[in-house]
Amino acid sequence: MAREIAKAYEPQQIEPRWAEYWVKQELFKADPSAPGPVFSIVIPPPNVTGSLHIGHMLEHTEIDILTRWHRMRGYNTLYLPGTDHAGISTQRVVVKQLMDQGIDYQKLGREEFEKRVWAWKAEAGSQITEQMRGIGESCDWSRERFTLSPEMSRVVRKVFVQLYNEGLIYRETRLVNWCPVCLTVLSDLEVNHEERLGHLWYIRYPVAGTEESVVVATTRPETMLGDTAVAVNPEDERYSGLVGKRVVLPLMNREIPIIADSMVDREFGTGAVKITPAHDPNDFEVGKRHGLAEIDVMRDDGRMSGAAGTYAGLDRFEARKKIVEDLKALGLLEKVTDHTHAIGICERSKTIVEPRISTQWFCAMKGLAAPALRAVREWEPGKENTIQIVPDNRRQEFLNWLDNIRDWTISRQLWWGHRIPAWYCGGCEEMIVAEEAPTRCVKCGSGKLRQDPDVLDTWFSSGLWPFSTLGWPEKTADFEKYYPTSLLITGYDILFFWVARMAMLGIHFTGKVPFRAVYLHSLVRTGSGEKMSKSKGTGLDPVALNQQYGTDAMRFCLASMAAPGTDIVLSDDRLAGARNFANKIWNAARFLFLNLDKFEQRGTGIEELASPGVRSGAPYAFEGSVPLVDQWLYSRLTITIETVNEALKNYRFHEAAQDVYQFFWGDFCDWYIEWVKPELQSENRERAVVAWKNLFAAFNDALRLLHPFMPFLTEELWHQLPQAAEAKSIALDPFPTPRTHWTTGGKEIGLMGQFQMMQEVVTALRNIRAEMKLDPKKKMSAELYSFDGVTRDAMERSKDGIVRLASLSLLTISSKPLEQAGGAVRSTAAFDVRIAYSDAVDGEAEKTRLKKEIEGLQKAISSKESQLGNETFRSRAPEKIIRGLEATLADQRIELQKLRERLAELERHR
RNA sequence: AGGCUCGUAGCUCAGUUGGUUAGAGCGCCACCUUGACACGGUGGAGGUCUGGGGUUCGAGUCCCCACGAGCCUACCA
Repeated sequence: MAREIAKAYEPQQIEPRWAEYWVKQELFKADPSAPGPVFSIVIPPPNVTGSLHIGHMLEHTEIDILTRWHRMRGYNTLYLPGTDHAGISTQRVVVKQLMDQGIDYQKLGREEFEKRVWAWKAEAGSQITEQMRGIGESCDWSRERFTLSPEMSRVVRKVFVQLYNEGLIYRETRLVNWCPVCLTVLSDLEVNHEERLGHLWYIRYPVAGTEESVVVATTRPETMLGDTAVAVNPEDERYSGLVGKRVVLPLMNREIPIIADSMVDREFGTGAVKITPAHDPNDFEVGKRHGLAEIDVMRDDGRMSGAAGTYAGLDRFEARKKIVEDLKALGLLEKVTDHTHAIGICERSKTIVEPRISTQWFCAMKGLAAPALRAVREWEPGKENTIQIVPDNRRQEFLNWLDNIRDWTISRQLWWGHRIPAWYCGGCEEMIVAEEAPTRCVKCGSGKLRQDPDVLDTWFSSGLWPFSTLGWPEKTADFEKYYPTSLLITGYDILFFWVARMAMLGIHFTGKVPFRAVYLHSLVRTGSGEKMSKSKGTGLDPVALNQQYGTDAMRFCLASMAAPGTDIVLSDDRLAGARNFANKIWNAARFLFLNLDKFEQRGTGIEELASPGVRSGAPYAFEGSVPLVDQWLYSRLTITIETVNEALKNYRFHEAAQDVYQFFWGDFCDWYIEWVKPELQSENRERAVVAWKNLFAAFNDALRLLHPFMPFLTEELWHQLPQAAEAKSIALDPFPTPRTHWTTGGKEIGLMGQFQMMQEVVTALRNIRAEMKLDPKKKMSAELYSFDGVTRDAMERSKDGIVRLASLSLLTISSKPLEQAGGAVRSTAAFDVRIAYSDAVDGEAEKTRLKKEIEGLQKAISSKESQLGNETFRSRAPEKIIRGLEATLADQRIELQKLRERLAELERHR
């Protein structure tokens, strides 16, 4: 039966079929009772509102490569998928959607709103997981989790209550980060600091009952309405007479004291600072020290409050303008200067964050951080219950941050999230914290209980992810088998948000680290080097690109650029290169299929040619020995398998990808296939069959080697090749293992070296043809000389191959040096080749080439000579280096000698 | 303010403990519609590793300084 296969690879025709097959067949369902070492990984749950962006594509590619690689190597593998309820962003999305329908969510009420969000989630929340299926991620979909599911909620409540009972969660009134747009408190991490150009306003405050005054400098004049003091440094003689006196607060006509506090920097501004405890973190501390009143002049939406007098109701920025104008009119504005300072921005709404006094829930961090710190600090290979962080420089960042950690604000004023399990008694104001809703007050017995309206920071539930998803607190089979997870792959931008919190909570609650290693992947940047951003429209849509180039190409491209610690700049050129690679493999397969057809036409059956036994038995011998080209190719294969394993073990995806690429394209296609072509057609049936079997087995290994990187293409081709009857997927086939009998025994290097010399001969001959502009169609005869009998014998055996690949008509191998006259010569230390021809030689070009080469060699030789002539070098350098240097020098001297003779020859015949 | 990273071929980047003429992809030049592949084949050109100093027998690789780019942390009004 002739096989139909398209001339070019068309991923669009193939990918959806396999994506569906993998999910339907449940190929990647984990079995905790199965044997083998464990590899488990949980997904960093993407936002349910989200769609796959390029960062996910990179992250998921890396996860899937390592997952498939481990699975093929016989690990009991779990890749657990899921999504995050993403409090603020999901709420924002649904609020906006309702607004578009003319519905005010506040009026809808909390319960109804929550229903709408769940409805929305049911309808649209599976977009990203569908996309994940589409790109072929080898997840166990039967274990998909959602951070706000009832099961996860139970875990959240249990954890909250325990932390509360341990005194690690507490409720307190203090100055927090408030977003006037999101209308919720934020944690420190959700506030980004940006340098912005602002102003410093110098405002004169008259001292009460005198003609004196004090000038204060501020970046936020609107907060002056809430001033409750002016502070100076106690050491500052300029103001020593004023401390204890009172100033009249302009615009408000309120008298406030002048106090002394060492926090005031005498050098900054005027050395006198207004104190607004309700609106500035520093001032809040000063206020506490001095027992000052806290006057909140702003509402939660950023407008001025009733306490702001005539400015009440104005937006904070309008109020600023108005206040500055009014001060100017009163002659109290001394001057205004430009001033650059860091300003807090809400990472969601991008508005300026307002420090605000508020009662919130906090989680004490110091005690939780210490064991996490130790787990990371004490990591070393193989050490139990420690965490490796890769790349290494992030580890230091992690330790620094945890060292200086501050308490975490965990409550949020949202409706979408895990509601805080705290109830307040309407009778006695007692607070009850419990896993299940209490029916009456434990203190006064009242049944009038209301639950705390706030929800928990989304990262609180994400922090439990590695164990909550595996069934904790029950001792489930999954938890026992797959926890701690083997590895976490995520972006460094959430190292603190997420990784640190998982480490802390994981150790605290399970006594074990949640993951043995964390690999922090790179960021994908645009062509101009910027961080990709949807809002700026600079983001690339991976789904569209996958459509255009193929998911395999995208995966391979990302992997080949994913060097640890280096950001990735993705380009069309690069993607096209990966697509071309996929096409190359496709066509190599096409070549195999065409040959298989020919064999079948000639009556050799598929059973003989491609039984599973054929693959493990290769390489096969012909007439008693394995052909040189097979010895070489299988050695290269072994080396490639080893380097790929080593690279993936160390998260060096780019190296692994590069090695596979080089092997498949450079070795397998460019040399091996070309070399064995005539042998596949050999009249000698045994010769042809051996060639086929070796080709087929090597290709099979190469496909499996490539599978973690390009799952679709390799699955497709694997199924088109003959497989064992019960085989379902290449993903379940073993990863190739080194064919050790071809790398041990010390023979291998010699054999590889022999074939490499053939390659050098062929390249030298091709070089002559190209440089001398010989007609490519015209077959020429050539001569080869080597002083070494072993080399000559090897050449003799490989003669047919050389003749074919260098387009010769005849190759003569001689034990006598070549005649100097006529044609063009190329030399290495080991051999000389010449193509004889009668046309006029472009002597000048050849001379220039020779001179250049001579110059380069001379430089290399003299540097080696001086190094080897140096006694200190000889006494201190390792023996291996010295001997290597000497051997190279000897070769180079021979080459130089030959080049000089050749040049002299040309000059004689000018 | 503190900490960190980077600066290698026209472009994007590799280069693991310092060691033999510094690599890849893309781009470029020349030739080739050869029976797997023009999403291809063959051959080739092109860097002295930002600059300066130092350690060393030996430095792209280690140290210091300068210049340039970026990241993280941070309550100086």
